Amino acid sequence: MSRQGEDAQGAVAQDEGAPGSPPLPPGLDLLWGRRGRGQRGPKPGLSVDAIVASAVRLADAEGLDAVSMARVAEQLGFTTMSLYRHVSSKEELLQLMWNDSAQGAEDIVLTGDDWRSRLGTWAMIQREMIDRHPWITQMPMAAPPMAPNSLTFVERGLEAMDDTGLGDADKLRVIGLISSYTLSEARMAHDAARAARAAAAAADGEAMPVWTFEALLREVADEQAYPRLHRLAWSERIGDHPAGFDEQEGFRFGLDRILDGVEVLIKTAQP
Amino acid sequence: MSRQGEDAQGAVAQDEGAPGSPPLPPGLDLLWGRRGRGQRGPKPGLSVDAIVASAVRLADAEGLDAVSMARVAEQLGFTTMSLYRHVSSKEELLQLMWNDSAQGAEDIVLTGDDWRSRLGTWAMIQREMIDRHPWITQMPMAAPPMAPNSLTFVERGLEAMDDTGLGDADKLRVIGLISSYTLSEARMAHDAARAARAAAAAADGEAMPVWTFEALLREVADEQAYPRLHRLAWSERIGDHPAGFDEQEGFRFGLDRILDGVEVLIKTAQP
DNA sequence: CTGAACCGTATGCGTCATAAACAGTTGTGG
DNA sequence: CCACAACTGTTTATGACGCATACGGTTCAG
Repeated sequence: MSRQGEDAQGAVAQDEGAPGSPPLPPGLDLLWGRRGRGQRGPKPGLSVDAIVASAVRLADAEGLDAVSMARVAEQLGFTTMSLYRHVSSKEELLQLMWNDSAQGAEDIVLTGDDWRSRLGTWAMIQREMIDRHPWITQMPMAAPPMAPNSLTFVERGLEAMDDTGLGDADKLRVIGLISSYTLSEARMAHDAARAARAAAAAADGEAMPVWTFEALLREVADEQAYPRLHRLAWSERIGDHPAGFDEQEGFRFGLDRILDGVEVLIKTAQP
Repeated sequence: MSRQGEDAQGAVAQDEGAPGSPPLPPGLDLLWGRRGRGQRGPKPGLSVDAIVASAVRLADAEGLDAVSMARVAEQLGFTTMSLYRHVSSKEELLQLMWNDSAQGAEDIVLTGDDWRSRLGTWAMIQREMIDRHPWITQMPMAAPPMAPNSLTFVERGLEAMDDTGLGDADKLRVIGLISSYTLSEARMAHDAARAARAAAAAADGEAMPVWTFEALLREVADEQAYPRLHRLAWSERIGDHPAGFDEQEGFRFGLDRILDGVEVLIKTAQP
């Protein structure tokens, strides 16, 4: 009873790149325009772009966990399985979202006379991009981002160091270092914010105090066992927090330390 | 119909800390020994320690995703719901796992005459701890780690900078910077390893090439659009990789840059 | 010795990703 | 021109997950 021209069960047209070039990982082939589109059949009422846009909207509003195939489809007025005609898996959808979030990385221009100010604003731009789409920090990053937009952004970062005399390899490592730090700081900040939001939502009526880092530390950091932390927890306040706890300032501090370190590298490399 | 002495539906005895101290976030009360245990009833055949140990074993072997209440219980020979008598939610279990993974942080001793070598080995120890339990990098970290073991480890980090003349706040920021970087690098490394393992498993028979970063870059980085990346992708090889791609070396490089930056801070602060 | 407090179990709900088979629509080759 | 292949979205089903709820058995305090 089985038909002979059975559906290609995975759906989604296969790639058709130059012979000899093996298929790219999921999502990337599409991103780099290497996936064909047939002619026959009805006009699609659904498109990859629409799906990605819908998913991003969901993630922006409710976090990455809210992005399920079911909810994305529902938001578009289609059934869950219809998405699989355009996207081969959820993983691929996530890849596409990631690339989409880096939109705008193409047109950035780094002004500034010295590499340090250029690289500094490069990092701040990266941080702002993440802050605009905090769910990025929840993404499982199988590989370094390889989407066109991301690559452009990295290229800009390398460009910022053109006049440093550093080797290519070192430049790439510096980019990696800064990105690593930026992503990590953003992740912590947004995880904390998410947790605070969740706690506030859970303790709707009343009860359940919201714990800040400092408050917890004061509660728990015994003077005997943790003398230094104890001192920190009970130190003078600057503004709202004891010194050393503010996030904004914390990020900038770390970034400046890293740039100092890069400066040392540059100076020793080229005396 | 309804009993009056209904079960406390959440199970798990409530805390009984000093009056005036509100209940700690899930998991922490248990960690800091602030949760009571009743007397009546049968001797428990199950314990929090056993549950955590089982969960950690699972995570070590198959990653954090393999840790489900069902599988943990199964491994112990109990039913899924039995776990909830000892642990209030999966989130709490994860907290307990996190603390457990930091076991051994208590006894580390940082030898070395200068702050730099001490702080360096502190960072390397942290990295090794993560490498021993790679699932740590997959954990949703609501707040900075507040478990006893983690606090001890932070205290050791602060201690390493005792003779730097830095202010307490700056010391804490340095600790944050290094931890942030270490965690992020470890995360990328293990995500990549996981992905590679998954890809290898999926492409069991044959087909499906495994893409390395460099290979992908060569495939995709056009010379016109990405001249610097193109040059990097096709640069000389050092050992297995083109320069700048090795993970081990990459981590150490970044760490050294950061320590350079800290050194600058110390020197300018105390002339 | 009785009942409250405690232990582990059984059952079920809602949600998730996705496999498989199918029905409707359209361009194209004979 | 028209049958069929290629393409569209839909239906239905599967096995996992976290956890709420209700329950029967155990043990110790009064």
